[in-house]
Amino acid sequence: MKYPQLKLDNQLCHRLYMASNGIARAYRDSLNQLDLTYPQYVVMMALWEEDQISIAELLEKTAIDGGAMTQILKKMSDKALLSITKDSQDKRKRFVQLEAKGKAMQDQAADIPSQIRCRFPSINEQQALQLIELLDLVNSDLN
Amino acid sequence: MKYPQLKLDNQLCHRLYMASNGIARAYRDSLNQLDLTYPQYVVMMALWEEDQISIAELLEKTAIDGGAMTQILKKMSDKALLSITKDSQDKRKRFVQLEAKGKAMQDQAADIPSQIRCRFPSINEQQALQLIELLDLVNSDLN
DNA sequence: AAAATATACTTTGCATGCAAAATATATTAG
DNA sequence: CTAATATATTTTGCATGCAAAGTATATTTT
Repeated sequence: MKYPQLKLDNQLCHRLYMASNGIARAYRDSLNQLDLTYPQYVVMMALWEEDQISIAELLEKTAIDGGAMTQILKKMSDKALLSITKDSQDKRKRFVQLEAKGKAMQDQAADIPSQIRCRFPSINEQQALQLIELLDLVNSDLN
Repeated sequence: MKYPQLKLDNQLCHRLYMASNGIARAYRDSLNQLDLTYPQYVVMMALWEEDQISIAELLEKTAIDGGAMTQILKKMSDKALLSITKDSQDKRKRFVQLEAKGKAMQDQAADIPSQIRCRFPSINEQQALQLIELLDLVNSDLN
């Protein structure tokens, strides 16, 4: 190997890639029970925090791709989790609001975080917080 | 918000999601110049480290999905970066080897890691190493 | 040795992530 | 006020990630 900086083992990005995919995979069983994909779950969390927000705000909070968001919201709307209405002021804008089924789902989801937490026994609370801090630094440099 | 554990701001997974997507996006400009996608770059790094390995070994090293790998290798083979040969012993196995163009590309890629590094001024070396350590712990719990 | 099972991959179908183009509507410039 | 430009969202085309089914070849069981 000519260049040590090209070793896979030295790549932060590859570890992030594995961790991100792996954690999303870890959520799968729990989310299947709610008939949600991971990005759909993120949308639900955003709306449980603040309902009745514009698509632009939802994109900002979730960091989901705009093109994907259109499809995701369509599917969630088909499942009666939420609905989308046009803003009467600015006709370009659309607002997203939870429907009864979507609001009710919050109680079902409340256990998910602790279920996932159990899958990572190698990390203690302090390390989890430290990881969050460091990832916030990484994310602050993005965009 | 009924359940604080469902706040987006408390989700490690969401930060990983943003960081992983964001870093892959940060590689895009550099990789476009080599006509490589991010997973293709990962395959190249794996092969620069160890050429002439089986697809199973490549899957193990890269953590790329098997179904996706078939397509990725096909495209890379079409670009003459590598070639795939059947094992004469075990006819189920296939070996992947770099072609001249793929080997030569290593020199072009040698600068990429430092280019990317510059995009993350908020992280110092110590923090980068700490992040790697913590992600290794996360990954050790996966699968 | 034939049948059952395991391995190494490939294929298929669905759900994003992403860039770029397209739409529709607002806002600003001249 | 009309043209140019900006904003909000959707559409399109391509490249995965993933689960599940399918193939081909080996290995193990009986």
